Amino acid sequence: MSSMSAFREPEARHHAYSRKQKSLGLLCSNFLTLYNRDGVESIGLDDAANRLGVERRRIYDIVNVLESVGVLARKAKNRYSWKGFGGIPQALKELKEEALRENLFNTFDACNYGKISDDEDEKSLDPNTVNGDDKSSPNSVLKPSTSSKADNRREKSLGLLTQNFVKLFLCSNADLISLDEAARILLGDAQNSSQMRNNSAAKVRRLYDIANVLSSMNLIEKTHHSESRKPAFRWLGMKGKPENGFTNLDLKDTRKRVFGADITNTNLKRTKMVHLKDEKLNQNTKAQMQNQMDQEDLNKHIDRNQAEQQSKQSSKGFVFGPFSPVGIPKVSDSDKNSSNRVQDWESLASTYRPQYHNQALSDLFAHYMEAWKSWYIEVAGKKPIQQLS
DNA sequence: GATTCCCGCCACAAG
DNA sequence: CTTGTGGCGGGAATC
Repeated sequence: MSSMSAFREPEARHHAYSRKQKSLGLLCSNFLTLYNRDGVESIGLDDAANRLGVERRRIYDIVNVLESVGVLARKAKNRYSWKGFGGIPQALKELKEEALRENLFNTFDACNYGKISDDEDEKSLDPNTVNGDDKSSPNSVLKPSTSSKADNRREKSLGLLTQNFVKLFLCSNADLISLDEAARILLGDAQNSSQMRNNSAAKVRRLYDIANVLSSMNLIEKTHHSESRKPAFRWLGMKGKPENGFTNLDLKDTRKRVFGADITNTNLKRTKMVHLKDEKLNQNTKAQMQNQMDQEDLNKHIDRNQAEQQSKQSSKGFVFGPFSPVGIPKVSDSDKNSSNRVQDWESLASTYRPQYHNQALSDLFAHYMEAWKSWYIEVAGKKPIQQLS
C-alpha cells in the first residue's frame, strides 16, 4: 500500500470546501454587480452562467426571486430584461396592494388561516398597453387550456413563494419574522391534522434560498429575536440608510468573494468526489479555468469601478437611498473577509438616474473590459494560466 | 444533534 | 425528438 492517502488534513492543503463561497447570496451579489451597469438591458442565462461560473440551475434560482421583486423581467426563452433596482418600489407596492386585496393577512400569530389560497400574479408584462381592467373574476384560472392541475407547478414555484414571503413582511406589523414562522404561514398550517403532506422541513429549504438572495440585496437582514435567540429576518426594504454619508468604506477588500473559480471546489465538489472514475476529465475543466480568470477579471474591474464611482459621485440621496451596507461595523482588520453583502451600489446611481451617470467613463471601461476579456479568453483557451503561447 | 442550504437528478414545459 | 425550466429532497457543511 504505497498510498500515502490523506492522513488527516483538516484544512491543510487547498482550502477545503467552503459552502459560503457557493451560496446563492454570493452568487446573487455577483450577478447584481455584473449586470447593474449602464447599458445592460438584456441578460442571457447562458451568459450569466458562464460569467459567474455556475451551473444553469443556480441562475434560475436567483433569477426567479429577482424577478419577483421587480429587478428583472422575463422576456423570452433564455432572455431576461434588466429592470434594475428602480423596479423594486413599484413591485413592492403592487405586491402590498395585492396582498391587502385578496387575503387579509393577519399578524403572524393568531392566524387561523394559514395557507394562502392563491394569488394572481399581476405580471404587467407591458406598461404600455394598460390592462385597463381585468373583467375576469378573482377566481378561475383562465388558462388557455389544460389548466386544471397543470398550474399546480406554479403554485409551488420559488417565485411565488418569494412574493408571498415579501408580502408577509409588507403586511405584518412585526418586523421580525423567522423562517419557520413564515413556513407556517406560507405553507400549510402548523399543527392541526388536515391534509397537506407538506414536510415543513422540506419546504423550508426554499425559504432559506429566498432569504439568502433577498438579504444579499439588503432587502432583509438576518438577526435574532430579542437577545441572541432564534434567528429571524428583519425587513429593511428601501429605508436602509439613505445617504448616511458613509464616508470611507475602505476600498481595500479586494480579495474576497471569489465565486466558483476555485477548481478545488468545482472538481471535487463537496467531499463526495468519485475516485477518479475512468470518466474522462470533462472538458469543463478548461471552462473552469476561464471562469477563474473571468472571476479575477471581474473582481479587478469591480474594484476599479468602485473607486471610480466613488470619486466621481458622492451618492447624494435619490428617490430612495440605496440600501446601504447596514453592517460593515469594522471591516478591514484581519482578512476575515466575512461580510459579503453587496455593497457595490456604486453603479446603482447610474441606473436610477441616467442624468448623472458618466456615460463616457463607464463606456470606456466597459469597452476596455470587453477587449481585455476577449483577449484573456483567447489565451486561456490555449494555455491556461499566465504563459501565453 | 439541529440548522442551514448546495447539488443536481429528473419531471415537466417549450421549441 | 431536443432543449429550457425548475421542483424537490438527499445529505454534507455549519452551527
